[in-house]
This record gives sequence, C-alpha cells and structure tokens, in this order.
Amino acid sequence: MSLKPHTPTLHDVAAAASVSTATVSRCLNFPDQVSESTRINVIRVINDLGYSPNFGAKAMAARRTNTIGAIIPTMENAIFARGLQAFQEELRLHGFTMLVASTSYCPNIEEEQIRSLVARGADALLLIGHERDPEIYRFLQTQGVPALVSWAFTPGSVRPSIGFNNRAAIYEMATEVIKLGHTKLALISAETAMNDRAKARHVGIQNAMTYAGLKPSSLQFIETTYNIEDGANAFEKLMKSDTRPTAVFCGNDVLAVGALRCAREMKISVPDDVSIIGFDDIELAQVAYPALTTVHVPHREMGRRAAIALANYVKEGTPIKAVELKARLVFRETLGPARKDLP
Amino acid sequence: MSLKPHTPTLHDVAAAASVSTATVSRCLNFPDQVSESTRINVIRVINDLGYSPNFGAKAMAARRTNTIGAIIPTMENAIFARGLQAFQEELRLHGFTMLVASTSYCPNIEEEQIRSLVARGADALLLIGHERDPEIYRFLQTQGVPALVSWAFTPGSVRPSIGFNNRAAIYEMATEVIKLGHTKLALISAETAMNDRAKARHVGIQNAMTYAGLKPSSLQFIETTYNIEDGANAFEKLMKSDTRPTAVFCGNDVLAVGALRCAREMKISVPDDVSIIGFDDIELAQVAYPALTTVHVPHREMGRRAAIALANYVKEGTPIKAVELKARLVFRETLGPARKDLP
DNA sequence: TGATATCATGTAAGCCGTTACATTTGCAAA
DNA sequence: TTTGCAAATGTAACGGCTTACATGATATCA
Repeated sequence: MSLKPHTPTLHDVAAAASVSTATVSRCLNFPDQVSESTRINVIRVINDLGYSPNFGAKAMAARRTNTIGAIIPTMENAIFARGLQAFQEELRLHGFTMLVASTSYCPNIEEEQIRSLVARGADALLLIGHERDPEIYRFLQTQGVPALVSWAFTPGSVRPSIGFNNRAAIYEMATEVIKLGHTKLALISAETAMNDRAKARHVGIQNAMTYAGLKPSSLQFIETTYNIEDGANAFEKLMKSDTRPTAVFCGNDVLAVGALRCAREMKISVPDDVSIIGFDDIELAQVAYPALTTVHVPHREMGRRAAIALANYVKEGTPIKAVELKARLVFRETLGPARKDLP
Repeated sequence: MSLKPHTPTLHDVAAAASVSTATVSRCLNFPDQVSESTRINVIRVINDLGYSPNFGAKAMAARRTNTIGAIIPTMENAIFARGLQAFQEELRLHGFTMLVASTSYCPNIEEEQIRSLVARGADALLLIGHERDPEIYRFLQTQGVPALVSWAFTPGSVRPSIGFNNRAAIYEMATEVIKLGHTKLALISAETAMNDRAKARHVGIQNAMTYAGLKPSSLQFIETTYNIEDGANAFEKLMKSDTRPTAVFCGNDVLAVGALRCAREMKISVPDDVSIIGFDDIELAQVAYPALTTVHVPHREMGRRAAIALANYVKEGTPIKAVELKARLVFRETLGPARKDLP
C-alpha cells in the first residue's frame, strides 16, 4: 500500500485562508452568503492547495449525495449503453451524478449491486424491468430509496415505470407477420425466468397467434443468452428441425443478427426462405445485410425521461408518474411473405 | 423532499443486540474475532433491522473504499462498453467495485469526472489515452490516487499503460493497403486535438506512406465526431472531391460502417471502386456487408489486465507494469486491390 | 446618538463507522 | 483454588464536512 501524501482538508484550507471551516464550506456551497473578498481569497487557497472535498464526509454531513444509481444487465448491449448515456447526460444537467452497476442478467448480482449502490448513498435508483425478489423492494422501502423501473411499462403496475409495453409492441409486429401468411413461427428468446420483458414478448406473440386463429402452442421457443453466437446456434437448430418455421422472432437485434449470419452460412435466403424479426433497433439493425425488420425502442428518450423524473423527485419531491412510450415497428428487408411451396 | 424513514445505523443494531458498536463492526468485518453465539445473534438483528452500513462513514473511518473508477469517452461505443464490462467483472472477483463516468470526449468534462471520482474515494483510476492537461496528473499525484492509462501503449511513456501501439498497428495495416497498389489514401478520423490515439493512427499511416515512397501530405484527412452519420458524410465528401481516394481508413468501425452505407447509397462498389478500412473490430465489423477489414483490438483482455494490475496495486502495492497487447489485422471483404483504370 | 435590522463570520454539535487500547471473561495448568 | 493467558467485548477518539445557532460588524432610520 502506497503512503498517501496528506490530502488537504477543509481545515487546512480554513487555516491557510485564516477563516473558519464554515466559511470555506459556504464558499463552496452557498457562494453568495460570503463576501466577495473572502470568497476570492478562499477560492485561491483552494486552488493552491488542490483541495477537493471528501465525498464520504460530505454525504454523511449533508445526508444527500446528489447521486442516482442505475443498475442494468450489461453494458455490452447497445440498448442499455445508449439509454444510460442519455440518462447520465440528463442527470448531469440537473446536477446529479450517475453510478452504474451491471448484473450480467443475474438476480443475485443484481441484489448485491442494489445494496451496494444504496450503501453508497444513491438518492434514487433506476432499475430495468419489474421482476425481482419482493425482499428487494422491501429493502428499498426501508432505506427510503425510491426506485424507478424502466425498459418496461406494465399498465396497472404498483411501481412507477417509464418504458413501453413489450407485449403490445411485439403483438403488433406478430400480427403483421401473420398477415403475410406466416403460420409456422419461432421465437429465440432471452431466458424468461427473471425477465418480465422477455416473458411479455413471448406472451405477446402467442396472443397474436390466438387472435389470428393459430395455435399458440405451435410457437417454437428457444431460450438462450444474448450473443451473436447464441442467435446463430439457435437459428441453426430451428432450421434443422423438422418443423422448420418460416418466420423467426428474436428477443433482440443481437440474436437476430446472429440468425442472419447463420442463414447466410447455410445459404438460406432471407426473407425468401425465412423471415427474421429483431427487437430494439440498434445500429446493428440498419447496418446488417439484409437490413433488419425490428421494433424500434426509444432508448434515449427513455433514459432522458427517467432522469428527469428521478431528478425532480429527489430535488422537489415531485411524484414520479408512469410514462408509456411508444415502440415503433420498423420494416426493413428481413421480413417478407411466407413461402407457399414448403410442406 | 420525501421524509426518509429512519435508516438503522450501527448503533441501532448494537443497541438491539445488546452489544457495543465495535462488536457489530467486527461481526461484519472480522467475523472470526467474535464468538459464534454473539455473531449469530448480531447477524439476526442486522437482518431484522435491514441494516446496511453507510458507505460514506465507512470510507471515512477505514480510509479505503475498495472502489476503482473508470473514465471513458462514451458508453455508446461498443469498444469501451466491452472493455469496461470485462474490467468490472474482473474487479468484482477481487472484491472491488467499479465506478464509471463518461466524458463525451470532452476534456473539461473529463477533468470534472476525475475530480468527482477522486472525491468519491476511488482508490485508483482507469483512464483512456495518455493525453490530458498535466495539471490533472499533478492533481492525482497530490491526492495519492494511482491512475492507469489504457487503450494506448506508448513505448517509453512515463505513466504505466496497458494497451496496444496504435501507431504500429495502423502502420502495419497501411503497409498492406499500399502493397495492394493504393496510392491515394484518405483518413476519416476522430478529432485529434486531445486524442493521442487518433493522432497516433494518423502518424502511423503517414509513416507507412513515407516508407513506401508516397508523400505523406497527400493523405486526405477529415476530422469528425464518432457516429455512423458522420462517417457517411465524411465519406461522401471524399467521394465527391476531385482527388478521390481509392482507400479510406476510418478512425473506428462505426465511422467505417457509415462510410459503407454511404457507398451503397452512392452505388460505389466496395472494394472494387474503393476500399474501406475500420478500426476496433467490434460486432458491427463482422456483420456489416461487405464485412469490414479492420484492426482487431483486444478490448476484453485490456479491461481484464487493467483490473488485475490495479487491484493488485491497491491491495498489495504491486507496482503496475506496462503491458503491450497486440492488435491484429483482420482481413475481410472491404479491402481489395486498387482500381487501375481511374485517372 | 441609540435602537434595530442585515450581513458576514465563527463555534461546535452532529453524521456513522473503524480501531487502538482497555477491560472483562473463560478456561487450562499448577 | 489460584494464577496466567487468550479470547471476547467494550470505550472512546477520530475522520472531514454541514449547519443551527451565536456573535460581531456595519448600515439604516428615527
């Protein structure tokens, strides 16, 4: 362990400037309560000494950190990265700092991270999706830390959320797909165990099938993790099954792109032989070849709105209202009419 | 401001368990210094009360936060997201928590974020690239916070870094490009002002040109920000110029993909009419069509190594050694021989 | 000129843990 | 039973900052 050189404290500054610590503190936090001459002098000393307030001490004394935590599954997926970036930028505008943690989609890690951010004094939390151990919500309650759920909007939920209706969005898309004559559908999904969004999408497709007179149980369903490779593998499995689907929904664009790559390798033509549908509309989607038909999710907007809601709540106590954003279908090249000549 | 319910403190736990605060603290930090019976009892009370130690107080008392900060330009670029994810995962294994902040490539914001993370008690910092106001390095020195530079490896630099040699990597690539007969080269780069990596890549290409007998000043050079759109715009400008290049280097894959899209729109064939070269080898690169020739950077490995070095330094004082990782050329489909029939 | 309001500054009590040091307890050996 | 030592527990100082309250200085007005 290196010997830290002595870090200047408020006292050092106060002493060097021949004022009290209170005055220095005020210079920093309420500049106009201090006469100009002392202020200038104090600021000079602060710079000379390279003083920077100790966050822990400050948090403890002020009982407030101006920090908002965000807990996401992973930074590697552009959808979260993008939403977070917007979230952070907006937070900055309101004078807040963002703390991030990622969970790798693991509920235990999520719990650990939530506790860690709360302990760090986060004034509020941004969470992805509703579903988690009720124990955690109780914990947040005890600690008096408000949490806002995002990336999901479930009408009638107890907890405020800012997001979109996963079920409705994919329902709409599935309806379009079915209109094009597809009857043999498949879904490559994230694991649905603790993922209400994935679950909602699954249900949404089944609903559309029911509505159209298809048997929802005929939906081929594969759960997997979220990588290009996984998408490719799942797709290969589907194409080799004896009930080969003509339209494959993917839990997100990353999986869809994997499927697309696999199709190219297997010389399966998209969309002539099989249609592929993504979800999220990240950059990958428009750059893929053929360009991906997908559901556009307003990530940035979601991040921004969440930041505003949380900031206002922490600063002024404005209650957080649920906001439903609209996801939009984006038709590009990977969706076409069902092939008729297949068995 | 909402009224927070009283959050239990160490004292509350101590009182409820009829022991001293010291004993509770020891239960948490040095369990084997406490008799089993009291420990069990205390733990029970802790759970009942939903106690969780106050991070600020803890940091202040222990003079140690087990926190390492990372400051990156943006989370939106997959290369940083990926490196960070690996960084964080590795850190977790060593018992550290990661704090992230992003700068939007703005030096002022970077400085602000560095101060903020230091104030928050980061035991060490991960920074991207060497170049920044010397004042900042002095500040870190004063505060006794070690910083490790990553994403760049400059031989002979004072500061330890873990990364790769940007100049050498692109030099190698440029040499290959020139071998294919290209003499009219262009570079679409990030702004080089405070970005030593971008600068190094610029120089690397020019070196290769010089070595091959081309005039380095003939390299067409466009600086821009890092978006798909920007790549497309810059590429369009190049294609419309009267000294149209036959090979276009891009500062990263995102720009390259933008260029690619523009080429498609302009019906310019890649690589027949013009070759496009990316940098980073993110997912986009393999998914793009035609697949992108680029320089593969070992982001994950970089993140992992950085985490290990920093963790060992903070825990045991093991000095940080510079590590040079190798970037690798990845030849895919966007690079071909120069067209001869052009003027 | 004295009373009063206003502004600038100082004093000192917390905030919540950790840990050096002091004290008590429990147990084995004599 | 007493002695001695280790293990378990307690006491209290300390860390850096904010802020309610007290004090002192200056300006305002009758």
